Amino acid sequence: MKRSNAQKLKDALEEDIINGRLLPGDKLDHDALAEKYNVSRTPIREAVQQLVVSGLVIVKPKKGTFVAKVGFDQLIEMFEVMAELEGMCGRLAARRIQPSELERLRTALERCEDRDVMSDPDEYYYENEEFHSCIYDASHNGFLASEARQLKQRLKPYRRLQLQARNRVSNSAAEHRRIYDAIASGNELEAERALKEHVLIQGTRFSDFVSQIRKFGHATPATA
Amino acid sequence: MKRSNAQKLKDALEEDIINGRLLPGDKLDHDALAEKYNVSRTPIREAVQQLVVSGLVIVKPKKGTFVAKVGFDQLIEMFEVMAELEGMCGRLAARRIQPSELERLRTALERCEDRDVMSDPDEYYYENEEFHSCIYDASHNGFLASEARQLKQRLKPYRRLQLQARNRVSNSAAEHRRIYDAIASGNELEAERALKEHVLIQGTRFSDFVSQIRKFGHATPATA
DNA sequence: GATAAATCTGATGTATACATCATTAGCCTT
DNA sequence: AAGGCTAATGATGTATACATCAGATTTATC
Repeated sequence: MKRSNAQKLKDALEEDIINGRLLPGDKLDHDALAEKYNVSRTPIREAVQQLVVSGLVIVKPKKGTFVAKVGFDQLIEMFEVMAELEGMCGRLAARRIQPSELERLRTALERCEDRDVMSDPDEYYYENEEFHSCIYDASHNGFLASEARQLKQRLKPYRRLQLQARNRVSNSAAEHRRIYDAIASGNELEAERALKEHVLIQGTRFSDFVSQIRKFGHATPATA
Repeated sequence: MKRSNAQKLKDALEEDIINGRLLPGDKLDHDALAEKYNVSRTPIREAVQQLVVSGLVIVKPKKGTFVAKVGFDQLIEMFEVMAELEGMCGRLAARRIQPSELERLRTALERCEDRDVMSDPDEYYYENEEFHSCIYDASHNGFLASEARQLKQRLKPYRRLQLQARNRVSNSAAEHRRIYDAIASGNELEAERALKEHVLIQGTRFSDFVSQIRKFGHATPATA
């Protein structure tokens, strides 16, 4: 299919933000972008507006548009909601998952537990996504899945930097195992609880991380 | 503050959709709107794009843009998520509500139970909103509150038509009482449960209603 | 009468020019 | 030097013209 410049632009900027090439607080100058991508302000404008809606950028009227710098408190709030959505996915998945889906989930689980994968944060990050994505789909609530993915997207710029916490990967993998068992055995409440906690721990880790930064004052966010 | 035409347009269209002046499936012709509101296609375009993101309208490429006709299944999915979000608000509210907020909630509750209010669906609809809005705020999670409001907005075109179900108003008011008691007494789980159910019942009523329509084939949706 | 090519039309995306408004920077007055 | 007025700048919103593309329609041909 044919994608407009505005769409490509939006994706490109989104990528840049998520991958840390654009940092929270950075300015998005329309004219500069127009020149960089050789397009007029129109598609830039549209792309930016979409990003505003998605929450990744904000505009300060008459000041310019900037990569959203989500406040610490709001970040916690967002993790709280993310945990609830993931928990819900888990609960529904435990009830509704199909054999083929369970198979896919098990594969994802095993990849997460692979020694080679666990030793490479980027690799693990990817397999982790797959694991959670399986659960979204297995909830058999497409709307929920899309909301969860959207919120996760919005949190990405902040999540990447806490996978490096000490032991986080091996703990995460262990939690996956418990989540898988609960879903496989149809234990709705346990699946919900385990997933909720799994996400909330991320939030906690994250807030630890932020405290560290504030205390020692370096380690630019989102810089791998 | 100064609002752009595009913003006003967006609000106007949103209103029209929510209040049933524009029905699901109706076409939004850019040129027609441009003429009607005496603006160029540019602000129309922007307004429409925002509505697309919010899910109220969809564009069929090269066919035109239309008021979203949410499928029955997706509607159920949306109610499921709405119930979860409301339940979460209730749970958090039961834990975090402040005296002044509880006061406001009690006032809202009493309004909902007022005989005059209960006899007027529009009136009740309004007070019902206030009641739920109190709970959103009392969750002390601004992000959650805004997500809940947004989803509620998206469901509005479909909710209004099920308040007319037999006894729905008095049942709803009774449920409010139980919700209030749970929150007031700090019973998190009961608050969550009661609110979830309260919303899910709406979904059920709604699906009953749709079945009716399908069987007897009239009663245009969103026609008060 | 059916099918395929040509054309028409409407929808969409983009460029560009312009208008407006707020903030900033600079200048003037006191 | 402080206050405040004014011009300059930059951000934003809008109008308009144009380009393109896909679906719909017509026409031509068999």
